[in-house]
Amino acid sequence: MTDAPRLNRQVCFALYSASRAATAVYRPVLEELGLTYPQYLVMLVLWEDEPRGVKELGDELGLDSGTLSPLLKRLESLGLVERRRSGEDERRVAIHLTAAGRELSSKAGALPKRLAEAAGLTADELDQLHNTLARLTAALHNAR
Amino acid sequence: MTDAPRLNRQVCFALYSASRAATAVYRPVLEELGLTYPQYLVMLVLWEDEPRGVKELGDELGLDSGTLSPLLKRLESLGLVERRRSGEDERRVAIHLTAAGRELSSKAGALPKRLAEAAGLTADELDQLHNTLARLTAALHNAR
DNA sequence: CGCCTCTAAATTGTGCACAATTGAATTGTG
DNA sequence: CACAATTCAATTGTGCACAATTTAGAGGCG
Repeated sequence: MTDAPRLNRQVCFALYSASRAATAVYRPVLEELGLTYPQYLVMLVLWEDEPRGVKELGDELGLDSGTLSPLLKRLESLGLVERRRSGEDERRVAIHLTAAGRELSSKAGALPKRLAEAAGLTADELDQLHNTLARLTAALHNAR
Repeated sequence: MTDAPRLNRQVCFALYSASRAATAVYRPVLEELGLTYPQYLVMLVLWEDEPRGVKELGDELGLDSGTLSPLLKRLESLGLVERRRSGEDERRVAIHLTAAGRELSSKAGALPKRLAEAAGLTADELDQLHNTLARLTAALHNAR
């Protein structure tokens, strides 16, 4: 097969596999909360600070309105957020947490610990991995 | 927000972001070949050895028939593979490369190099990242 | 003011991921 | 051999990603 690139050498595939494996570990726990992983990410951002506009959320997560608009409607129909048209700027839609949305944060606290346990890596290794991934992501974004 | 988990601490989010950033670097190059990233992965497996059953492909990539069946039909309609019902076992569908599918491998050779350049990491760091990710993925699969 | 440009969010359309189910072929077991 | 259990692939349905377009509002400028 001459010099065809090999699957098991590709860092890109390693990232793709690891990412899916990690969200698969989260999935059953998130299912109890009634959330998908991307919905959980949006809630994480809102738990840090709210209200936020759709664009702000998109900047934090690297997602666009094509992904977020329907996702936010689902969160709203779950009763976790409210979407309010901004008074000052009628283009903006501010995403507010409801009481239920705020409460969910305590139930979600156990998640990162869960992943760390399943990861089979030392705390140092996890830290280094996180650091490398952050640098990698930044470099890849610059390279576009 | 008390002790709510913070987005920028989460290894899972770092994996999710890095994975999307990496496939985004591949995307414009793959577009020239007429492939999506998952389609490229399937071709990588077939370039190593063919024909392969749907289940074999799924084992290599961690995907099920719900993802692969329609994907393989698209590859077939692109003229890159052929799906043939196996004679010995009528349940199996063997995926064969066409001449065009085999030829595409040479055009795809530049891809991994492209990512390595965009990554902004040393060869050592890339190697270590790959190693860590492989161990992580394996551990996460065992933890399920 | 009128017009142009820019921006925010939503919509449309394609293609994964993944759970759950279905249908057909094969295998194991009594 | 009969038949239950298993296996393989396809299908159905939901929910992301992401490109491209649309709609509406804000802001700048002559």
